[in-house]
Amino acid sequence: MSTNEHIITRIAPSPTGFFHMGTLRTALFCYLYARKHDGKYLLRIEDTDKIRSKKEFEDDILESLKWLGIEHDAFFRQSEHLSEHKIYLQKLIDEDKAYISREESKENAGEMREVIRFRNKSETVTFHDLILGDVTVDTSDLGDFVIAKDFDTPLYNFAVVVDDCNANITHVIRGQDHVPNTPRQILLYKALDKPVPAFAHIPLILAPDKQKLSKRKHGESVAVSTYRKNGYLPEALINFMALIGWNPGTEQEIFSLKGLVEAFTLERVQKSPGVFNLDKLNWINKEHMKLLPIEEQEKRVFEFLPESVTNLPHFNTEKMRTLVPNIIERIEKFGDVRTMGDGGELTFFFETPTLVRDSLVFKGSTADEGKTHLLEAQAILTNLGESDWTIETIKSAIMAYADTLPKRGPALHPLRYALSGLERSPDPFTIANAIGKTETLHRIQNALTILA
RNA sequence: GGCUCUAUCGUCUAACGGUUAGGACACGGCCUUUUCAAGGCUGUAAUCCGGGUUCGAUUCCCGGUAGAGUCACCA
Repeated sequence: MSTNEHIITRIAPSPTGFFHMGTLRTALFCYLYARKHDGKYLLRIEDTDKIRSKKEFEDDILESLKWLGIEHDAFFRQSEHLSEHKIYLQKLIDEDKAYISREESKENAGEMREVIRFRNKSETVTFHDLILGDVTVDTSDLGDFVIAKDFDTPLYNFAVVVDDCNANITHVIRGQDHVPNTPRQILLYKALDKPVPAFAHIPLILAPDKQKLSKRKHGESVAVSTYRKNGYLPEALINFMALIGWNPGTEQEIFSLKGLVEAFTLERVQKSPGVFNLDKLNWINKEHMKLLPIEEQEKRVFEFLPESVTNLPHFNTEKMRTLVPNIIERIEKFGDVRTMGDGGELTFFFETPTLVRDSLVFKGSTADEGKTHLLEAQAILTNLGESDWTIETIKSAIMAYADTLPKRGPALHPLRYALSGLERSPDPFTIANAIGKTETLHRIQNALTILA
């Protein structure tokens, strides 16, 4: 069926820090392009920097990718290829394309050491980037760049080229911050007598300050784990990141990973960098939350439910479950439910609220009026049978009364406040239904006592 | 500073020479069974500047300007 089975892409993160949003974006684009063309997508951990590479960071990369659902077809560690690097290093030296240079160490001033430098013939390199078009660079100012500290310690530009050759990578898709590395690498491909892969440098994602996303300047907000902890959906994060620097050419904005694979083309990738916009991410996340089956919504809400809610006197799992659709409407990410205890939007469902007299009285109305309406509500609800205790019946019974009034507010506000104890809350019918008949009447009685 | 790249509403973007410059987020207004949320409708808001090319430029070319990336014995 496919004519592009030869396509192989890779993501090559280094385990020297937590999994970065930029890495997520690059991984995503590599994955989308490979899947779209029935090719392969590889994961290679770039751990040649023995000192800075840490196992915990590698674990974070693996876990994050798994959480996101970006699955690779093969996995390598660059350190596993050291013998290959050594062979090619020797080959280059044998052919006089590289040489051992004895010079003062840059790491430890004063110390003399040997490094391996590439013999740069200072030619002009032009490559056709699938996104940027033709890029021409004069490599003379690169000089004889260092490709290895010694035979056992190849440096990035060299190791990447050897590994990409060995893995038969056909398309190098990476961030535009790698554009300056490309001429260097092309020189190495040629020196090694290997085919040069296609390059596609995707636009960078900038922080709201329009600077490249960096841990130092932007802190936790660049770590994928932060979004996971805060209850964002992986599919939402992916959807959002795909839409920075790429568009489907239609007005569709909400995509599943599968949908992105179908819609993705490198032709519609932007050349210019895009700013990370949290508002938009929140909106996309909400759209994905609404798409989730109810059981999934429940599962996630419970996952983030704080003890300040579960420890409440009348807390009960079944009741909580019925509240989920309501909660989904009121949050933009699941982590938001963590702040719904402690007098927040969830507390009054499981605890009789403390009422303040002034708040009970509707503005423009009087205490006596409020009392009259509450008495009426009390009578109406008392007459409602337990089996009739649904949002719909409660609502129609109360509204039938409220509609006989010139304005509904004076009747509805005291009732809502009596039940919630909050200036802002869901409607009284939803609350009454959730807390049950007995508790509803109890709270109305509390309000009447205060007004007496 | 050198090199490379980029330039449409505040932000993400559509337009591949001819549009009242479209959509989304955010913001404002209105509506909807009190408030909040959700939902519906609606409004404000953009082609960086200057030259060309062309009957006609957001679109093509050149020059400015601005922004970004990068300049390791890190990746």
